[in-house]
Amino acid sequence: MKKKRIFLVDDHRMILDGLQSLLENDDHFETAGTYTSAAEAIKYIDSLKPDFIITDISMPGMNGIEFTAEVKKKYPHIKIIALTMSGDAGMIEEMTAAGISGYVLKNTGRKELKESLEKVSSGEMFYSTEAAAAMLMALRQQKKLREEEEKAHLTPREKEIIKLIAQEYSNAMIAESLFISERTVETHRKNIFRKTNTKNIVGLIKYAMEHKLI
Amino acid sequence: MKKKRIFLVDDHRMILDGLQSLLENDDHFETAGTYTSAAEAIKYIDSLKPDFIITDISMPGMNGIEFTAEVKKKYPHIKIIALTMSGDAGMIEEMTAAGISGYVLKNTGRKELKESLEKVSSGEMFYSTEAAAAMLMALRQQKKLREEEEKAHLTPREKEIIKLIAQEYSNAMIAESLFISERTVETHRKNIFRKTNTKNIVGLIKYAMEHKLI
DNA sequence: AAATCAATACCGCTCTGCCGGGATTTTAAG
DNA sequence: CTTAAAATCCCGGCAGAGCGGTATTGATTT
Repeated sequence: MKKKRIFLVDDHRMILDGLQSLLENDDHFETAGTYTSAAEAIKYIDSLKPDFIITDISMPGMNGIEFTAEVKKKYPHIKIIALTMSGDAGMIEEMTAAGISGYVLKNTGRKELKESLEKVSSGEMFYSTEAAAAMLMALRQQKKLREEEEKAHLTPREKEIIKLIAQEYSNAMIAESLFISERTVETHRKNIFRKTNTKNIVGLIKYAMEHKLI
Repeated sequence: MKKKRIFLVDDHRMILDGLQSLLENDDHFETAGTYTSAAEAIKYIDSLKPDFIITDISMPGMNGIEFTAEVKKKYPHIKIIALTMSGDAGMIEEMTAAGISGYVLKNTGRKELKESLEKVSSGEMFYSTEAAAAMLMALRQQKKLREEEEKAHLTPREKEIIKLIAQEYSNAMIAESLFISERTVETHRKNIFRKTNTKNIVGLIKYAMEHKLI
């Protein structure tokens, strides 16, 4: 029976070697290539014809999400499994949207790796228990922040004011730099505090950092 | 000629497998054990008698620095090489103080790994080029921050005030929670601003975050 | 055309924080 | 015991920020 061919992609060579050793002497799967960059992996798809790709997400140059989108565009039949650390979970939406079929952690063992390949083979999504839990948590947090921000509905000008506040500008300095009245700055600040449910500068700075406004 | 024995320690199994595969079929070095925790590795030192340990630094439970200090205490002859990502470079002083003899990045190849083992064998320190550069930069930054903080010389009470400021307490609230006068809080704040060379709350919050006071 | 939104500006006032000084008491170090 | 440092507290004054409101104008949407 012909073994399914797998590409392994990760910027850390040791991860590649570790993955490769997990797949050694397997009856159903074999490593068709190992690459330390997504761009390099793409070059060999036509000639080596992998059925699966197991890829890191955070990589220099083309990251795992861009890579997945690129691969799925030309080779929609190739199944892609994301190799994640719990910290990557924040990108779950982007990964799923890009077309990834499974998520395993870098700590995964041979058994779970095989299980992920088999499930993905038959068209199912696969999440390792830990990966799923971490991702769900990150997803909730991200959604909450976005809801808060939409609810706040800060206008472009208000966001600009926040940036200048974060750069330690006083009201007078903000007014001068934006060519508006200090009274206008006061009103903007008032509205900003109300919309963000903060009551002082410390709270606002925290809000802005959480919502990546600065 | 008897091969030098090496312990490999990293919380990611794939890194361990990758390292192991780099050392396979080597004439001078062999893997004596692979462990996903420092505590586990320590258990087998007496029985398996490694000459070297290659260890990650950021690990759950006992980290690489504590591990190194612990090992060096009982087995000062064992040479220890730190396996780092560039992000770990901030701990270089602690690592060196603990007794680590070499630093390689997780991207290192067989050739450089062997070179590090050989150099460390003969009593020299080893730094991979990238590891050295990253560490130097981190060291400089860390030193700068520490100088700033020593120069500032914030007293314990002042640091406490800063924490409460960061938690959005007003002067009155700080006074109430610390059972001191509001005027006292004002004086503390005045001194804090002067010592940290900041002039407003935003600047102070930034300073405090940089110096990990909050 | 009307309604809505964003941006602008203002009012009179209060509150908070800051400033530049001074002082005493308690604790820790020499 | 002496000295130094830390912590505490106060003064009078001032500047900046905030508060709760109102209003106008231009652009956009319905």
